[in-house]
Amino acid sequence: MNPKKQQILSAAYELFINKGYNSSSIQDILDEANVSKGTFYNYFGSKAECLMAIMESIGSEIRQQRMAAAVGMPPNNPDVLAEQLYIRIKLNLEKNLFSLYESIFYSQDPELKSFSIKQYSLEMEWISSRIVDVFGKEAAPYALENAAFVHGYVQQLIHLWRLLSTEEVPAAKLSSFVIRRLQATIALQIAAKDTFIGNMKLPLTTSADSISIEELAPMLELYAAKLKNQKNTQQLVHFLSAELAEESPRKALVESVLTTLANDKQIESELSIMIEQVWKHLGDLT
Amino acid sequence: MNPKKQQILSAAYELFINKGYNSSSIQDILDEANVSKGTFYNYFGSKAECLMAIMESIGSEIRQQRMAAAVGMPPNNPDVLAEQLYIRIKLNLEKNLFSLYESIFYSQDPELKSFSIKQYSLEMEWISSRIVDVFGKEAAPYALENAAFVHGYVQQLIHLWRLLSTEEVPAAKLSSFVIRRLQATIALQIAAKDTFIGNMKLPLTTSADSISIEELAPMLELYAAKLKNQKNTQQLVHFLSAELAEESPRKALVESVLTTLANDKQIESELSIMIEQVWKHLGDLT
DNA sequence: CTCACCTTTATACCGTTAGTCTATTAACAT
DNA sequence: ATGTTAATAGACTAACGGTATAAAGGTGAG
Repeated sequence: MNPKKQQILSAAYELFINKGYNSSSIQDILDEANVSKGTFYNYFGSKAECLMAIMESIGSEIRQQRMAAAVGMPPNNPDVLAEQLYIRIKLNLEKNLFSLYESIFYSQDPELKSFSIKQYSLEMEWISSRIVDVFGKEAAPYALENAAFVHGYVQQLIHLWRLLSTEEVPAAKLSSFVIRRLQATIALQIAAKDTFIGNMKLPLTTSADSISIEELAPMLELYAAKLKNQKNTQQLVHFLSAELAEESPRKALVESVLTTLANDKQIESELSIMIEQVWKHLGDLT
Repeated sequence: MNPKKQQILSAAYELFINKGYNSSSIQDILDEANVSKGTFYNYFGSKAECLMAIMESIGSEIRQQRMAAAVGMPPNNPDVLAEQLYIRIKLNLEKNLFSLYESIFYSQDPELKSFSIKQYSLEMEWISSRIVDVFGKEAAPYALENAAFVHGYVQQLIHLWRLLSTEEVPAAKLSSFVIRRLQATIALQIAAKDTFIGNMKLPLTTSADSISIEELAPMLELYAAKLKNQKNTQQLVHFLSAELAEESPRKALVESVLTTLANDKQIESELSIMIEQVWKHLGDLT
């Protein structure tokens, strides 16, 4: 990544999480980054675009850490889900992201709005699929609304905690509490067959989930070709692409490479999404 | 209320719920209300103050309707709670309030921030006390976190529904669903003695709850004196104040007056809070 | 070295914003 | 009728996001 761009991003990041998005002016960013207005608009079409770039990078950080937490663990282990939930809570708290999320959530800017809808849908989708992993197929009709349950409960409890106490939010305790409540309530809900959302699906479900291994290989290859300054990552992605293109990719090798990639903090959003996709297909390999 | 002020308020209200708070400029309000800038700043110190006045009036509308729904019903009836929850959902949906709430929730303006914290705390406190009404004393240690559960779940399900469907959110179905889930989960939680918040209390609990009947009577009298253009309301409030100042206020009469007041849509925030306080003490009378 | 090309800088500018200030008008008591 | 006070209109300011442009700086090819 271009150093000037990086400079702008980290200055903006610092300002956004400290002063909030709306209260940080572009001039503030320029002063903080020691960069002129022309440079800023050379890299970002607008202030909103700059915010989205920051959100993307945080999203990929969360994806990476969540994959790293799941490596080598059975997918139906609720403690892994709690750990993965904890990762988002921890990052949100550390980086003060709540104000950022809300700035864009109810923004009038249509670009920001659709961006936030996409981010939100991805998270709901992710929690849903993990709920099915943990609680089995019979939980599927209730997965989406329980994803909303988890997400909303976490959010509210953090907010409540901050009103009640000056101490730091106990993220680990919070995450395991909510997962315990989820376990309790979802069992009852399945038994009672009580549902609000019913069998409706999020719009992106069908499209995003249907990326096959056959499609992933060339996408990865294309991405690898663009990597210039990260030789190590390039080698790994290139190998992964080639291996997935084979008749029967070797599971152990793919998993090993994925593990390494999942622990790489430099990885950008686009790649981390593809890695996650490969990860989901790991069970199909031998 | 001054007609110009009312004119500004309803214009601002219309704009805020249609275009959102941040996207509605003061100039828009002035044009819509056919009023000049000087007039606006004569009545409101800032745009934020105008928003808060609107939120106050909505808050009192909700309080009024909730009281009206509870009149003559046993407080431990979960259907009443569902109905009261439905009232907020319905009003929020009708008046498109979500964007308003969120504009102020994560606002940088310290005045707006503390205002929203107060509003939020009041709602949590209210749900908590209703949970104790319905589920009994043994639910008390879990009431606050389950208020967060209810609030967060409703919010998320509305958001999710809107992503999934173009149809209107089925508010009544949503409210009864969430109350059913609450019933299921809170029983298990009490049995498991599993808590996150513990016995922490909201800061305002002690102060707001401790207003006694002895204190309420003169407060009401003071308010009645200020009422000029609403003779009927003035008579009722005046009588209420006098009755509460008696040795043993007559329950049936107090309840009757409260019922009438609860169904009056003109009542302002300050009074509706006091009426709610009296309502809470109704059980102590004979 | 020169030239062409791209990035970066600095700054002037635009329309719009929230909020201030002042001159004028309207209301009303004396 | 007159003096005082509150309500009103609208010009004005500073800051905002974003655009435009001209000058300065750096780099690689010929």
